Amino acid sequence: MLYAGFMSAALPPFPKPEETVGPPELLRLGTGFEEDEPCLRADAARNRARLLEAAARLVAEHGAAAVTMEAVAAAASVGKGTVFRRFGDRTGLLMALLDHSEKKFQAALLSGPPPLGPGAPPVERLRAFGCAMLRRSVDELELQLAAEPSAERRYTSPPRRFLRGHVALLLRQAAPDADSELLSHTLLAYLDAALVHHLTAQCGVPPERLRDGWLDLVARVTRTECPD
Amino acid sequence: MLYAGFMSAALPPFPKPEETVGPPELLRLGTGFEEDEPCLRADAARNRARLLEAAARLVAEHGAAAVTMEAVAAAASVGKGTVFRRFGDRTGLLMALLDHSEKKFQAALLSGPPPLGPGAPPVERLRAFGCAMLRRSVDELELQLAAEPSAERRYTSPPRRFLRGHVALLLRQAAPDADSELLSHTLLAYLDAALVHHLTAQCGVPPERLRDGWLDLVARVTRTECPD
DNA sequence: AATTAAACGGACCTCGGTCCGGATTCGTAA
DNA sequence: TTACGAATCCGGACCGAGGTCCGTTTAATT
Repeated sequence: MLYAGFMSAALPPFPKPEETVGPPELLRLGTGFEEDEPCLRADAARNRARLLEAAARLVAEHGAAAVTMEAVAAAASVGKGTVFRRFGDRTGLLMALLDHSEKKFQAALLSGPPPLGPGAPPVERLRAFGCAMLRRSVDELELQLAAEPSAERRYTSPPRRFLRGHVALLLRQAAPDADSELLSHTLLAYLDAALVHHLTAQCGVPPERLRDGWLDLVARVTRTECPD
Repeated sequence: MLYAGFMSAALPPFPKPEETVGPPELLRLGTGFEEDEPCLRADAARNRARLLEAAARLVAEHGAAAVTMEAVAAAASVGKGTVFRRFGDRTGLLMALLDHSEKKFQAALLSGPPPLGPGAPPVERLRAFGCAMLRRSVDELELQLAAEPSAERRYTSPPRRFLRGHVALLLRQAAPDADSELLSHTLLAYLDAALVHHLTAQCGVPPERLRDGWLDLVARVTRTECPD
């Protein structure tokens, strides 16, 4: 899974949890998933699979809160240290559980059918992007919340960087005179899992209102009309 | 400090850390600081002061990361349980450290001189609000980051609710046709301490650019012109 | 002085995260 | 094919910090 850099602060424990070693590639705007399992040793790969399976089972049966590092290790018949070596920390494990859907989503953005994928006008793609994100948030809310990194790393996790880059790209076309970097952060914040959870679960805001809010936000930010 | 409800999930440990008992007041849009120390017993009040002083000293001397509950308790010559009874949890303690500046800021919004306080047109107040928040973030960045609540409570902490209410109020005037509730979340997200830290410290974005970004965001959201 | 509600304190628990001695795997060469 | 050495991985003991519990102490009240 690699997630190059997002857990780089945890150097001491182990050499490093699955690192990308490739060329600089500073501009390659990767998906955050390049070279996922570089070349794991047989037992390591086996244990990795076991751990993911065990973690997924725990989530399904007892909720994300039950995903304790020790519990996962035990359920996978593996030592606790192995879990940390493989995934770095709890957040890393949880994010690994989201990798599959993440990859699919990224693929849909990069090469899927319009309006989510390329081919539609930028503003339309932005609208579709937000709606898709909101749908995703509703589905995987629990995991997304549990997998949220600490404040320092929140904005540096590869998946997030990718999404931000995507939004910034669309924004550059849809609102050329804006600071698309900063504005992309703002737009993404509207789709934040924690916020969506707060609004829907705690405030009783219906999903349609959230969707309308997104469409209106996009319209205002791009200074276009809201198709309603 | 009361923070009614934001640490209500921690019921079992102690009766409750300083709760607000007053009337419903659902609509009173409080500042989040009503009735701060209801009527603490003498020893309790003394220990509370000691603890805050000790915590502040630790922050000043060794940074927010050194503010361990045990360390604070020891530095204040108090039992560990006392810290938790008084402040609920670590976040509560850290937020209490920010109370002073928080109150001052709220007062400035409610009754200070324009354009921050009442008297200026809403859009202008919004602009001033963002700039003030950004300044605040730069000053108290470390504490603000450390005091950030977990994802579930992030949007329910009284200070946050107040700020959101304030922005929503201004927004209702400046952009009457928008969903000011949702939009206020978006605007506030731009000023989030973690984001500001990421952009300035990790991305090297200069403060002026952040400020310009805010002014532009306000202009777009309210569909006005950017005064630049 | 007696009573009672509140506060105290520190032992205790859980869980994330670390460390390191020992076991496995894999490439290499006889 | 087997032997062997090095790199990698394993596992669970260990640590620190947040959070809890409950028997004891102390401040307010009458």
